[in-house]
Amino acid sequence: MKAKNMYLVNLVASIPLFKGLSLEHCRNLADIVVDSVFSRGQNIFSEGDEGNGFYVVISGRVKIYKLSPEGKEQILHIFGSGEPFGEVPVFAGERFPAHAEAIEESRIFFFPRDSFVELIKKNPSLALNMLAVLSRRLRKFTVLIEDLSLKEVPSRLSAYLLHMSRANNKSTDLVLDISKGQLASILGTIPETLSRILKKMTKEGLIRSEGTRHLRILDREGVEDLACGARKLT
Amino acid sequence: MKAKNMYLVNLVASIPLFKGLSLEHCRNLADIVVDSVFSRGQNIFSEGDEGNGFYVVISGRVKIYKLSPEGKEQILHIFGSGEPFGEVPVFAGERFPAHAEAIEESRIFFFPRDSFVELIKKNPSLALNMLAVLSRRLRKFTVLIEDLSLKEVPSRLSAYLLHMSRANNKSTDLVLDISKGQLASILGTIPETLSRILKKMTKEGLIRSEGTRHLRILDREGVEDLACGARKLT
DNA sequence: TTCTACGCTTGACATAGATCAAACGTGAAT
DNA sequence: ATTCACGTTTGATCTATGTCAAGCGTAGAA
Repeated sequence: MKAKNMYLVNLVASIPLFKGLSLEHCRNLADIVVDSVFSRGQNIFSEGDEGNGFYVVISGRVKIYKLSPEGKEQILHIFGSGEPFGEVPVFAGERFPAHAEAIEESRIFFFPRDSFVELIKKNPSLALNMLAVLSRRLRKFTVLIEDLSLKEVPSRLSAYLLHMSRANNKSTDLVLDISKGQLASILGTIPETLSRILKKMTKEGLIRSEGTRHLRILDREGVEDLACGARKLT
Repeated sequence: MKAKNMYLVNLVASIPLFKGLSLEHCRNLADIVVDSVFSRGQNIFSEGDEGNGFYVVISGRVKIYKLSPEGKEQILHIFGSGEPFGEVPVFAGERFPAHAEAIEESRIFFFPRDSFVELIKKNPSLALNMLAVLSRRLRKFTVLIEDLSLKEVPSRLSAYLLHMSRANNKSTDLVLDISKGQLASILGTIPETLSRILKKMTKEGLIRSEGTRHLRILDREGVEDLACGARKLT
């Protein structure tokens, strides 16, 4: 029992959001945490559900998304280990503004709202951490809105590829960690359109496809021009 | 001198974000606040500028917007009296993710970052207020992203009109507080498209235009259907 | 190995909405 | 009252992207 607790406390303490929290506070958190595992494709919460707390991904990955009446999906985020999600209702009241689903087997911690708010009241650094999380998310949304409203799909795709490349220390060799269908949904489009654009980019010598989830950037500058709108696909 | 200070303190204390703060803390804030007036059309900050603090609208209105390379504008927010803006860089570091401009003569308070962060560390309720502000903004962005990605312009316009109506205790008589060009930019489109859609809605008996900034909802249910995608304009 | 399912690709087509250009109104300034 | 500028409207046209339908490939199940 004690061993299990210590293990939980360590897991809690390793969450970036809780960086700087005292051991005691981590213990308190570990006491109230709800630890569960979701399988691939399993729903975690739906838009409109009441939010009585928030979640943190311990392992696996979770997508946050919106659905149109006709069933088209727009992915807002994909969160991995250590990232919190579903915090909006904790502070703004009301309900979840989007859906959450595990895209692979995922272990998720749930923290009930009230105890968490108590903790924030006592811990300015926790408050600042949370403010930073929300601010970064706002920044990200700002970019997404800009993309959706002001840019075309080839630009968004190019920006995404460059982003991937940067995350992989600028390697020109990219491995997609999601399906192309999901990528389409992140970019705010549909698989058919994505496929066509990838084909055009290949034809123009910008990239080369090397297997279903593997591609190589051949002309980085060209892709950059595409990303910023300085170049167009013919 | 003292009178002027007291006047400032009262203004500061009346900002919703600072609700619940002690008089002393409001005094501290009043000591560090920078009070300025921007004229209609004047830039407050630009995307990419360094953010060393955040702002609050005291009077007037401010638009936060993004610009495409070709000059198309997407309005993210329009803020009025009492509303804070430009907080993202305070907590997430880095720079402003968008532009801010006064759309009418506006009085703006500026609060430097460091003193404000100090204050947050001492005031859990201020932290919670700020968390609520950011959370509400995230929720709003979620809706905007959904609209831009998953809905068509007539739906967004209808939703906007219903929202206006709700804000006006469900009156069917609406007065736009912004130009149609600005409204187009809020909806993520251009004046021409907005004009055409307004015309169609008029032709279908959903609304009637009564002067340039005044319109009436004739068929509320029809507009609601349009907003949720259950009906289409022919 | 063969079968099956699902993700991906491709083609033909439809359409919402952007662009370009021009005319129109209206309100503010002279 | 007249002028001017700017917001708005309108029409003609263009294009990016969505829709529908069919075919393809591959990975995993049987």
